Amino acid sequence: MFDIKFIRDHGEKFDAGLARRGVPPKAGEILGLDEEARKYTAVLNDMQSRRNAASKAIGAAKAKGDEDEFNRLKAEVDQIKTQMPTAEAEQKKKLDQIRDILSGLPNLPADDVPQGEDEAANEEVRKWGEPRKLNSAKEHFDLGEALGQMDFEAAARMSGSRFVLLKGGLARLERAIANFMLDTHTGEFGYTECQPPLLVRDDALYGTGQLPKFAEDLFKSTGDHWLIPTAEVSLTNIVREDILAEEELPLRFTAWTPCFRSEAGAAGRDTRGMIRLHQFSKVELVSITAPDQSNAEHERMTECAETVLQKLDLAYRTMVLSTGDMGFSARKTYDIEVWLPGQAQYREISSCSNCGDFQARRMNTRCRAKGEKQTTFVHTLNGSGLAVGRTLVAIMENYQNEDGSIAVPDALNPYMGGVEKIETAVD
RNA sequence: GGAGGGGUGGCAGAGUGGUCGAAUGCGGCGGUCUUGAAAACCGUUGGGCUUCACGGUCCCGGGGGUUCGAAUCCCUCCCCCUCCGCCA
Repeated sequence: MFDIKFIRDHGEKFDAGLARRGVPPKAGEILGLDEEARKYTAVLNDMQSRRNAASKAIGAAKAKGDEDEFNRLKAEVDQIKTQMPTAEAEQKKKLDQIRDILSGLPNLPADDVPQGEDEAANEEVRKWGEPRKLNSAKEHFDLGEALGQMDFEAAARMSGSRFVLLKGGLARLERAIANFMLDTHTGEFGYTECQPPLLVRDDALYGTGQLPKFAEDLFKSTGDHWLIPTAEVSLTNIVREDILAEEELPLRFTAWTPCFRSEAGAAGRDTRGMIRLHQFSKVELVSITAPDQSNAEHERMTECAETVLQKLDLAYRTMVLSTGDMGFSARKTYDIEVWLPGQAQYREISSCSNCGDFQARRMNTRCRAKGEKQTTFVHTLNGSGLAVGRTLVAIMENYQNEDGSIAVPDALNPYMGGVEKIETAVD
């Protein structure tokens, strides 16, 4: 969401930012509506003023028992009141139009975001580790099915496509990965572990930017709730409608939750395996910062996510997304891509975004410096730290042995109860 | 799910339909006193929009209505609390 005052003062800059994201100019239309709305506001203001004055005088007239004056004033108010509904309706119409336009516009990209139409224009920021070269590397679904611990058919029978059933060692590995990530982020990086709601209302999704534009990507309950597509929604909305003390910022939250996505429009993409599912689990990172701290926090958050991959000894590269590949609410995004030997390519495993005050405006979350009266909108950031399912995939493909068993990375040993290798159950 | 009771300024808590944007207390800020602090005392202390300013206007959970006039009456939705029922 944008500040109408910013558009009034910097219409060209606003349109230029939109243009960077392939959105046609909107400032002219918005400011035209704004001007009309303000015109009606002024008219309405004047009518209210006259009505209030007359009403006050009526009280006095009545107290004095001045019947004539009472009736004269009453007629005057009646006259004013016949005109008010049209002005009110017009004003509301214009304001609604402005709100509808604004709520559908994506955040403006930061200046240092590369220009481009899609992921082809993303730029590599850094690279870590050597992509593992394996003889006849298998993909994770072949490995998992051979182990008898990854069952897409059973999942499909109860739930349809894009679901998976993990069993035995792989199910445990998923839990170990999540615990390891949570321990790292809470223990080393100061994030507060949360167990947030998975069902949320419209307002929350509007706050983080999934609504009103992306309803088709979400699952809705039979009631008024939606399943979260990411814990970003729950964790960011913790501070909705709050005024925070600036000294207590940044706030850092993390949570391991399932995420639910309809994957509308992804038909045919990544149909095999665990890369793209309707339900997957993810450890999410969210930071709430003062406005001047968000850029530094963005770098820090990305490093927190990268650290997990380093501890797991998984090769990755970090990309800064181009204007065409960024999400709706982001002003700048880093994607972390892990090397998958089975696919012989880098695949996204984390996405860390600085949303600036875009979500804060939608949630009405502000902060106040000590002793100050003035409040300002906070900045919000979110990142995967990491996608647990895709981390499982990465471990399987990178740690596979020729016999189809999977070695457990050292970092996960404390979480696997002595299991050092995942192999076909022998009974 | 049933029956009741509530949602008011940073917090607590008043408010017969007509100078109520709102008493009072706490907290905050400024001052007096003090070597300094505390205590005490005095003063001050919501926000949005609009205006160069004066001012005007809107906001007492959200939305709608009644009225010349609504924090106050009515409808509706949301949230919280108590009791009952059901339940992981």
